[in-house]
Amino acid sequence: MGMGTVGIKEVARRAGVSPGTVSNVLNHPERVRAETRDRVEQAIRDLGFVRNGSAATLRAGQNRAIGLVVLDVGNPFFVEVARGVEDVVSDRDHAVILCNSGESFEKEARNLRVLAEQRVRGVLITPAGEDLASVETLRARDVAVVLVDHSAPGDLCSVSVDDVAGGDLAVTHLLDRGAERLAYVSGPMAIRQCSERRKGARRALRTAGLPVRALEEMIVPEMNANGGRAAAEKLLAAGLPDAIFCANDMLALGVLRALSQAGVKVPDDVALIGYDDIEFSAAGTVPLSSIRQPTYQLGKIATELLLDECDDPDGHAHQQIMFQPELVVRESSR
Amino acid sequence: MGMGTVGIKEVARRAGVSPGTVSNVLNHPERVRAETRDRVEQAIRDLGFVRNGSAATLRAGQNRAIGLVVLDVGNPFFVEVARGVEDVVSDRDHAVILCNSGESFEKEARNLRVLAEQRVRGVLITPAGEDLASVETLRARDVAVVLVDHSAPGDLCSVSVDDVAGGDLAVTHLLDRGAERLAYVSGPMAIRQCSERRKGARRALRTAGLPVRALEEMIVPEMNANGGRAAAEKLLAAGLPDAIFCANDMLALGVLRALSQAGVKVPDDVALIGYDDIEFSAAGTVPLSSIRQPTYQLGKIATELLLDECDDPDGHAHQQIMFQPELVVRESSR
DNA sequence: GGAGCGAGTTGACACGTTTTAATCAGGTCG
DNA sequence: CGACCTGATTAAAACGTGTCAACTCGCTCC
Repeated sequence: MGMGTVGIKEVARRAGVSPGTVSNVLNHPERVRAETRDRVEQAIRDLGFVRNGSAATLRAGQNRAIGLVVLDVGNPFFVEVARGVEDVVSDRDHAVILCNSGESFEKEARNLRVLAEQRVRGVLITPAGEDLASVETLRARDVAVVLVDHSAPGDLCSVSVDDVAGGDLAVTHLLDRGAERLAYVSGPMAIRQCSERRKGARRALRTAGLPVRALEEMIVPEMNANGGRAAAEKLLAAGLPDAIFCANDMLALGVLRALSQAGVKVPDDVALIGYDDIEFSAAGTVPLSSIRQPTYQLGKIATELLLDECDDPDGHAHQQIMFQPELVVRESSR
Repeated sequence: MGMGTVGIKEVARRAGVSPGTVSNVLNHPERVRAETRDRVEQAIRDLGFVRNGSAATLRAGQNRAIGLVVLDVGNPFFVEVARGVEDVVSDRDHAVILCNSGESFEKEARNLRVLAEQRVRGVLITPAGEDLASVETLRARDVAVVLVDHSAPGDLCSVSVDDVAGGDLAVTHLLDRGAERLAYVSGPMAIRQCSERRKGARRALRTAGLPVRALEEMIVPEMNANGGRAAAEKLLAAGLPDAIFCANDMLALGVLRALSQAGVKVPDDVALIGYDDIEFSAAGTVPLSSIRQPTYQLGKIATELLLDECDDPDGHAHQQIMFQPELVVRESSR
């Protein structure tokens, strides 16, 4: 079929123009006369030419793409964020490279290196922990970075949701409902979301005049349904609390499932509330109470911030945007 | 900080060697003397050098990456496939570029063009329809292609699950359970999975001696929870059947939710079965019966096939692998 | 009619890497 | 002592595109 690869210069020869003109047709169509343009476009179709993106990127010094590094692609929360990102990015004629860090520093660092090698214009990242060293490394190489769902120090853009408020909201709700012994099921405290939500939970306890130890902690390595199940089994063994607050809905769904299997009634025996309000929460065995976040907006705004910074690196003022979360009460804590 | 971008030649100067040696350190470490290697690696660290992937790709003619084009990143089925892909690919020191076609031909074509521009070594794709023209275009440019969850003609690799058998399994089960009037909630018939599963469903009817019209069809444009909800509302308006078979679990979850809200009891008033057996199915308001597929395997095997073809394009024999699905009965059809 | 102009086009170079053949040092063998 | 080999290093030539200064051509204006 196509003998070898067909490049810009073969197109040029066929259309009877110079390679420079073909390049102009691709990148600055307005600069070339309509008739010439048609001839070139015809040649492109005839030869089935596809621009070599690497060459373009090499020449330009940067890729028309941004990276998105999330903690877990299996979590609908991040899928929704990604939708927001994707929509903005494709409007602006860029591409997204989606990477999964699986909450691991090592994978995060590897992903960032790949993105740096690809010379992406910028990176959206939900860091796996508090240590932003690898992010700083990236910025030192002139890659714009916006933190997603993670607030940032002043010299960086970030878009987040007030996790302290969310934790407070959840636990206050559980306390209002009459709970006295609580449990917090969470991923590692190195993950900002986890520690912030705990902070909010503790604040709620203080406000209610309760000691911090009224909140038992159950930490699992991975914030997914398996983690939730494991936590629930430990809680079952150790004696159930009145109410359980989970650091995200995936955990909560796992907890819910394990409890159901053990014959524990939610919310009669134990009240349960999650975090993120993912689509599946409402459809659970017992519809799940949760803390809703403006997920799609998170991705959308973050991307706009990032692309603005890319387009005008100097005139750009870093901003930290913080949304407020919202309590959604359903069957699991009624 | 880093003045301009630091390239291989600045590293070379600093280490007191030639650029070629630096390249060798990166790509063929065994060719360079240990002492020299250390010096170069030190220089790399000192300068914070990151290899420019575009230049490498340009020179090599292809990217150490493969593309994965799925119908819906929001669907846990594809997320699981992606995990299988990712695991194999990273073992072989490649990268995955994940693309979402959203079941749209246009987005599919755009994604394939981007992948072609990036000069990926190969592409794994679940086509949005029967028309494989864009896939053929890609192959004409020497990009290896493996079809995922979609059986292929002989000149192409594919890894799929027997959807006819799956449809048969589901409907036979519903019939065994005593259903007489059935509905099939599905995405567009242009999507192979949808039409194949219908074929299986009809076969089951024939086997049972029932006419094809015993299976009412309800087709929605998108195979997600919203589509399911819409279908359920139409069914409610038109008069409910005894049993509903959904072309995937996302649809089934939407149907289930809409029915619950309308006060319809599952499985007492209507039996329900989905397809894919995604993780959330078991946790539904009513745990969902489903057809299980070896999802992770699908991604894993497909990737192995693809990379084998890339590594040895000539000695490669195309194969079509087909797995058998499995019936999982839960509350929704008990 | 020549200077000046603007639109359209061209040719050559640069981007950063990998590869290939050539070079070099050091050692072995005849 | 020179021919020959081995292993380590180098210089130079690609890879395919985008940019930019230079150039052409047809016009207008004085």
